[in-house]
Amino acid sequence: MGARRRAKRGVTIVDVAEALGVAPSTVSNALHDKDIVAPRTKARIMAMAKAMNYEASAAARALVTRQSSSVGVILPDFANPVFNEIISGLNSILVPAGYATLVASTANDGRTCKAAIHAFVKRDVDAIVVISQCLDIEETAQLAGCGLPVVLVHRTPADWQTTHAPSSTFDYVGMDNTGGVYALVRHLADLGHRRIGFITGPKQSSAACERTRGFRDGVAALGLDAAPELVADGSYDFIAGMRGARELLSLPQRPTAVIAANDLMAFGTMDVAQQMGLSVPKDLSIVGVDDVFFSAFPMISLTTARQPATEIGESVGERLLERFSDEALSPIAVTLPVEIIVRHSTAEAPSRVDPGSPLSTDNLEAYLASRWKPSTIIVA
Amino acid sequence: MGARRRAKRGVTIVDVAEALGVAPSTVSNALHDKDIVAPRTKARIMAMAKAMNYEASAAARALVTRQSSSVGVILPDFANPVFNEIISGLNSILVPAGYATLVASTANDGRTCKAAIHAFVKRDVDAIVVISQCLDIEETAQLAGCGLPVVLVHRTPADWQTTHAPSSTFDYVGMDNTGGVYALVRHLADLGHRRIGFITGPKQSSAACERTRGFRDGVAALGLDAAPELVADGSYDFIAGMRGARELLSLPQRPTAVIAANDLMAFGTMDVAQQMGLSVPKDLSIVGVDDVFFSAFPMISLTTARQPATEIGESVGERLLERFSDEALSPIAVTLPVEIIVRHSTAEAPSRVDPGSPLSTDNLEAYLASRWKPSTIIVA
DNA sequence: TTGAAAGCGATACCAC
DNA sequence: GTGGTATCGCTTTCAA
Repeated sequence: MGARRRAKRGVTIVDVAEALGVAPSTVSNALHDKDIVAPRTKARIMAMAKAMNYEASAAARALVTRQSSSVGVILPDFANPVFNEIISGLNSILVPAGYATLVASTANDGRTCKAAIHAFVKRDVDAIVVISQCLDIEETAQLAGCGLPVVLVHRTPADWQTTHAPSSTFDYVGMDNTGGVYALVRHLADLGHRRIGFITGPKQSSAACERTRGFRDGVAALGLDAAPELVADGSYDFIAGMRGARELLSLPQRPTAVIAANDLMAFGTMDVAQQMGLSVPKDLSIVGVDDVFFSAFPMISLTTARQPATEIGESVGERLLERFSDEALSPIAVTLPVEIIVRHSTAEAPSRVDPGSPLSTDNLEAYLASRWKPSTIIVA
Repeated sequence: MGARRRAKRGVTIVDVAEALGVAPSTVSNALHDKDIVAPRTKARIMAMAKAMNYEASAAARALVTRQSSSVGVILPDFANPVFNEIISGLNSILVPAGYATLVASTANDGRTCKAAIHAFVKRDVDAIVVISQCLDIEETAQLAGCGLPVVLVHRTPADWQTTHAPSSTFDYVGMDNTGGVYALVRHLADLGHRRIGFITGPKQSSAACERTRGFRDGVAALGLDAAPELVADGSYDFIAGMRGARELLSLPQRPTAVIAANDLMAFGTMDVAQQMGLSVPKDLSIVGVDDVFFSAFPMISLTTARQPATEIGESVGERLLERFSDEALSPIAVTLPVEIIVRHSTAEAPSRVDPGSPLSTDNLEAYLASRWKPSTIIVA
């Protein structure tokens, strides 16, 4: 039935103390390098501890200090590689400092998310990092109520605050979405594009809104065509990109460039362009935001604004370390700069705008879905 | 300096006991649903615990039971999305059972890997899952020495054993690499291909060797062209795919189909084919193994043998749960079946074999590297 | 069936 | 500086 008792027994602090004829408390102090211990004693203890291969028990320490030296990370889903990069950056800071990372996915579901927070709190994590679009009032309250340091990634506390909590002491780490897209607009304007389309991310995401704002700001500042039909609603996935692209490219006077709020939608746009017989970048320039792994592929070679994912993770890690050593810190917001990576999906605006061949399919949704389906699955 | 003491104080088991006027041990027993407790008492305790919002302290429990209800996962790197899928599957089993997952990356480095194992053991993880190509003798010994259940993913214990450890009690979970590639060969043979090229994975990986064997077995069994020059050495990355493809497609009599040992190399092959003016799948069929996210993209639409990553994770989780309830279990090896996903990168063999235009570049390496480089990086 | 008490291993406080 | 010892919250004998 129940799990068998583990036989393993390690060397305890008492063992070390007895071996040396000193008190456990002295050993503890020495191991923590407290100045109160005499240098000679400290040296003896250190040596003996090493010789006996002493390892402090994380559980015992956690019980008394109420700190587990671990932080919980909540992701919306495991599928998006960009979260890995963030965790990688986070770990690069936290692991050397003796912390471990617990990960959980919300699967974009409130209940799962709440359960994850719950599980983390129960395990006495020292902090919670949230990279999730789907926290609601309840989860926010739960998070605020547990009294732990919380860092929000890609979601501004302001957004959070106005949407949900009356006041929040959460830290924020994100990227310069507005500036990134603005720079993208300028890049295209420099290439002579005057009529640029934009496919937005989901409206509930503050980061997506910032990207849209960067577009509008750029268009206004550079005096480009600001026709409202040049902004299409999207939602960060490939299909949304296809849908948005189809809308924009079917316009009576189609844009000569399209900015998608993320790379995935830019890929969708590429696909539609190709189907309409538009060659990229000769007939149409396409750019995205994020710089996912595949954007660098020669066959894709997408111009994009790079999300500094690793740096975001590192920044979160550093901030956490700060908070651990000084709990009184007031919340901060870190906005990391982005780089524009110019590849081969952008070029000078065409002198003559070829409308392209209209998409033949009537039932777009079914058509889009069918483009994903393999024709056969053979069970080997 | 040091971390401030956390003020938080939760409801303890003693609190619940006092509120009811019973003994802590009875509460403990009731909460564990032990039959020894009278049904009425049990009900009262359960109710009160819920009412008081009681949460067991993981640390206290871990201290006495020597089990932390957590498992450590070691990945080679955080970049590969397939590992996420595995973790996702693992969590879907482990989290409902009350376990948490700790992740660490070896960054393909022995020292980091050792440190990760060490950190896990110190934290009393109940098991370690290793998804890593880079464990060496030392790490293996370390792993075997800590007396914890260990599950190897994508690396057979046999391989492990002959290469490193004299004996191993590790479980293994992987996929049917041989059968998958065999099925791929048959699929191509059914389409009329007789001369098929293969780009291998890294030779030190047992999984890669199995894939190569699947190819050779298929070619032999189906009586296809078994010329040795049809097998090119690769290493699982895009550049290796390009290199291998260039080698195979420059053959005096080029193959009409190429199987790459993974999808990334298949993408590299697509890229080279395109540059040589070969149209896929009309002139050349291309297949991979893994079915990464991008393989499903309409613009790629790669025929491939799907790696059952989620299922692998689930299988690992289930196995772990089994071992937790019965430590005496002898090690097992689970090989999960693969599916062949037929998309649009494969078609009937061409009746006439167009050699394609030879790649113009002399210095292939420099050329390959340059294909990746963005022309400009603009710091916004 | 329930209760009392002894740890688990480390920390922290207070004497000495 | 160092040594005793209570304590963290839970599980687990062993008695009643």
